[in-house]
Amino acid sequence: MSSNLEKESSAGRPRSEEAHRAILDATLQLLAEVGFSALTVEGVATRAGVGKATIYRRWPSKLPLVVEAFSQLPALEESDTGNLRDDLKKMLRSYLNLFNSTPLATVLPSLAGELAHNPELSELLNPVIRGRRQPLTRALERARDRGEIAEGIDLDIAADLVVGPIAVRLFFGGGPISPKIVGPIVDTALRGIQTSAV
Amino acid sequence: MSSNLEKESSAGRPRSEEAHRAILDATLQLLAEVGFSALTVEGVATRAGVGKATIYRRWPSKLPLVVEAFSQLPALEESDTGNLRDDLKKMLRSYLNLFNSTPLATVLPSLAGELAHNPELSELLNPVIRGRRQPLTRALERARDRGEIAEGIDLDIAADLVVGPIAVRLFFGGGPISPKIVGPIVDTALRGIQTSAV
DNA sequence: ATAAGAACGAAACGTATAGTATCGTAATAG
DNA sequence: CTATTACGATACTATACGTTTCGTTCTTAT
Repeated sequence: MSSNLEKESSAGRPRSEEAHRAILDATLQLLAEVGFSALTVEGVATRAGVGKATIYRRWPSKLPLVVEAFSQLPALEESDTGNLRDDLKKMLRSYLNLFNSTPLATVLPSLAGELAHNPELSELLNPVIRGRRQPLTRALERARDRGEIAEGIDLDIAADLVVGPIAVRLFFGGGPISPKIVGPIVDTALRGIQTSAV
Repeated sequence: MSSNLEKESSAGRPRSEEAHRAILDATLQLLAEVGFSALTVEGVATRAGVGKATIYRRWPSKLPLVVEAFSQLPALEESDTGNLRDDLKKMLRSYLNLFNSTPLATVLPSLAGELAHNPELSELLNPVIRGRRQPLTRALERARDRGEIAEGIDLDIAADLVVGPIAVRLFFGGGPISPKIVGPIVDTALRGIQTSAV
């Protein structure tokens, strides 16, 4: 039971690593192009240049396939400069850059829209999504320990305040998101909207 | 050409207002239950208790049907108390209440997820969505004119800062959103996260 | 060498469901 | 009362999904 999970049979053709990667890549591409509902195993097979049986041999359905493909996308990159403002800007900027180099920007809304109707996907994907925010949470906790956070601030709300504007633009903005907005967003979130005189 | 668009034929059975409403209601229900992609005209017809032809007689495809159904959902309710903090809390609280009394909470993520892949829907729906935020924009503009907004604050970012946390919870939170979080969100956004000493 | 075993890509199969067209019936205007 | 239009129901046709089957290719062990 505790032996190697990968190699169990002594003979026969081994599974192709190349096909594995091609399948996951094709899944991400199609997820970005057509969304979760319109994604079909047949489409993935064609795009990846493999037979459908090759996919069903590894994943029982498109659901775990999508979850594994999404899990391979890069997450927030940790930053610990000793200063909250710099940490936030650094993390958000590098994350926004991923929107250009990966299908993240289209995959995220697509999956989010599906979560509401698909409890099974929700159950599999929510832990993954939650884990990806940890670098942000940790940066805020470090700032709190350094005394950088004002009294009575809920860290969850603080995190949502920083991420929220980007999420709104991602979901409803339509166009690409410039990394230039990170500065104003973080500055505004840290300082507040109101005049200090109020 | 410039005559009445509604009544053009002098004889024959008039279109049923009841069927019209039933179709739009069924569309919203199904949109919330199964999402945009899985929504079918056939399903809407069954749920509404009408024939498919009755739907196709009025809308050429499910796309404009969905747009019209969504447009009927209530928008942000204007508030002008003379104080930004009160306006924001009032508007957001009443909007969150709509999440319980309408399918808004599930329809919004569902449509947002589709916008990324469906340019046609995007074109039809984005103006509608933008229009729904106007009460928020106007409240911020009034506050700016009263001098309540700090120097150098971008009003778009300010708006996103207030709406963002709710959007994040709506899309990724899973569960229901308590109106109790409106207070902390607005207070944090107005005052800022950081200690004033920094 | 060679036989056995497993995975490979391609393609055939059966099913489900979409959108369209057609039916007899019901409701309104002249 | 007759003409006209909308109504709900249903039959039709085509597409395309997930599943399974097929001959072939690759790897290991004898």
